[in-house]
Amino acid sequence: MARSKTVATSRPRGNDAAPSVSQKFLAEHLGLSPATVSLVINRSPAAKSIPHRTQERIHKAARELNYRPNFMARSLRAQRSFTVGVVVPEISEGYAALVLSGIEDHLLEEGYFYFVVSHRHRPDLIQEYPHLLQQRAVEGLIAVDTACRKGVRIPVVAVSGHSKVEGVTNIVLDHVSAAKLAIEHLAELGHRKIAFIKGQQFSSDTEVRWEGVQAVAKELEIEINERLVGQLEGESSSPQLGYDATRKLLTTEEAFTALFAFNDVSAIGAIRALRETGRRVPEDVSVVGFDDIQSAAFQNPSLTTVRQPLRQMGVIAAETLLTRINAPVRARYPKAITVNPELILRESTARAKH
Amino acid sequence: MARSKTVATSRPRGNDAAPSVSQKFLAEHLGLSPATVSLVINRSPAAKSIPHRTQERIHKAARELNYRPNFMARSLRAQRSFTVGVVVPEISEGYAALVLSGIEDHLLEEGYFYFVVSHRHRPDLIQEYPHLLQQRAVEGLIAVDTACRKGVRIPVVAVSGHSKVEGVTNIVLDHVSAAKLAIEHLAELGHRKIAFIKGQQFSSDTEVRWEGVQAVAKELEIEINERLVGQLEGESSSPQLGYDATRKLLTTEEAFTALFAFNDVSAIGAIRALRETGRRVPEDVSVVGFDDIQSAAFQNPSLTTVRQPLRQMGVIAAETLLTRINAPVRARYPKAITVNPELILRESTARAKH
DNA sequence: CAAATTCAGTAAATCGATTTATCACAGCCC
DNA sequence: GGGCTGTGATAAATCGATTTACTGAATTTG
Repeated sequence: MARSKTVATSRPRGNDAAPSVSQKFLAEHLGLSPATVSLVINRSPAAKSIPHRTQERIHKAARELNYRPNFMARSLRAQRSFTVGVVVPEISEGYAALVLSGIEDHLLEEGYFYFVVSHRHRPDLIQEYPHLLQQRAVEGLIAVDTACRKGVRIPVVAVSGHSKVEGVTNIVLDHVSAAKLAIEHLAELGHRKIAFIKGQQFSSDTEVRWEGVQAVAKELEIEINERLVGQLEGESSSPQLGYDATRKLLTTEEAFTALFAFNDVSAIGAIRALRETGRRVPEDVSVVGFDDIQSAAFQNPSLTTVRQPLRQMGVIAAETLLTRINAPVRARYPKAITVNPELILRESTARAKH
Repeated sequence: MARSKTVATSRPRGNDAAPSVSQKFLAEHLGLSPATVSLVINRSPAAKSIPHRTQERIHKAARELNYRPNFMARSLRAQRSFTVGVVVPEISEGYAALVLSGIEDHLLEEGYFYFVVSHRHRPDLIQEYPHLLQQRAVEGLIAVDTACRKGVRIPVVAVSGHSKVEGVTNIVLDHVSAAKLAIEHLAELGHRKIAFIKGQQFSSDTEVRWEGVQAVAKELEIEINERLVGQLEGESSSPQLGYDATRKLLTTEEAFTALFAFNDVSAIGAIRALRETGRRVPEDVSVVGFDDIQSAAFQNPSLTTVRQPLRQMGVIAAETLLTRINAPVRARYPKAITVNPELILRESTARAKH
């Protein structure tokens, strides 16, 4: 991709290197000591002996000189950074973006900022980033769909985390309910031969979700045919993976009338593979996705899917993390918080042909 | 937005088990002064007078005691935060997610971290966030699809920014080329009656892109019928907006055989609206999108679209910003950097029926 | 042998804010 | 006049690292 630079006509930032006012400068300007200024600015209880007149004077000057406390200095002294780290596999369109937006909402409201890092499933980065973040003095960590090693000394909340590690709170979906919603729906439509696409090995939900599916299938007396079970392979989050997995399923020539995909993104790829091989969705094959990402409603056909409350999971993760950060030293904390799925009925499922 | 709680003086810090080793502690442990330790750890040239044996000793102890320099202290002293701020409209969007991932790639490689904030088009937040970020000591700002007010004292790079503000480098697509790619393609397929959907007022690309369309239409002698020009309305980034805009276009009863949407997300909504009203895509109406987000290739029909190199724009933005941050204060800097679009042919366009 | 140089480090100031302990002074009481 | 109280502050230590100017001893040089 070519890129051209238009001529740099401009002079440097015309702004005089505005030496930002420090507390000391402000104090001198007022003929007071930094201590007094600090006490007043921070509305410290110790400032009760400072008369109202002086306090006003200080606030006025602070406003006029546009005094902004130096964040580093304050943090250094207080040993607080008001910053957390968020570890995601990648900043993709679907899953992570929604969770992030929930996280952001709550954190910013509470005056926290956050660093995002994406490891793209590279084990070295998964290992390294938590340490880098701790060096950056984050007060807590949110791991999204990422199995964190132990040995982190700060509070950790894992969204869709399942490993029971000391110090980690897991935010998890009720995967048995989820499987039940999807499979009961398909069963009610008369489907018996159901194909499944499992998630990638590294995805932290893969195993639990699959166990849910197995349990529910047994309960509903639906046979799981090994030859109708595919798996996503590869590290991207493109629909291509679902496409590939479905093409592979189709080579077995084993018939099926419904497909339960690991997520919406792979369901989208699956639908394309089905159509390319002459199968209509939902007339010939019903497809159920998972997550309910934004574009699920606008696929053609629109996607029937199990909604995870991703945004809400982000909010809960942020809330939980901040609570833990601000809790007393050895306070108890929840090991896991469960949220519930919801079945969203759209066009990609229909009654089974017999 | 709630501001942070004016420096909580008491600090809870959930987990105090490991008192991290400071440089001073390390120095005492070694029977040396902090100065020596600092010089050696930082491989300062001034450490050349320290014999190799001692240097080894220091490094060994640092490793064994797991010494991690305190980031705040170091930043305070050096007046460097190695942090930049990224302002986006929202995270849960194809566009921003791709740009972000490019930004991240480059920044982390260079040892920088970044804060993300999303303003969701709220004017107060657009105004406030740059200041909050500056208080957090970020060394530069990247504004994605966001018009930044002036008065920022640090380097700013705007992705898809068009306002010429002192201190801002704009990363822009060549919108005339983009319009040409799309419209020439449609013209070659025999389309004369083309409908357009413009972006929202607040989107910084809307105006420039529309000017490109007008220029190219004139050049190719294609008439732009006012009644066939729609506009996205609303602040979300859901396909719903494109759906609504298209339904509105269809009420005019003015015939058209092709539609050029403002972006892929709205094109997806548009296709649904067209299909719901009995028009087949691409047989009856060809649709061209813009951006080439990940799911564009997996729509049904897959989307012909003008690709913006979004990821690359993110990388360029990060590169440019870091160059500017590390340049001498009054150095020149580019006012604009242009990148080129590419037409991606897929299934949503076809020869016009006559 | 005195002066200069090298060696091996160190003391102390600094970055900017926070916080505890302290202080000077005025007025009041006995 | 001494003691006490209250007012209105402030000095100084601290957070943890960086950096400049310096020092005492050993060694080399003139």
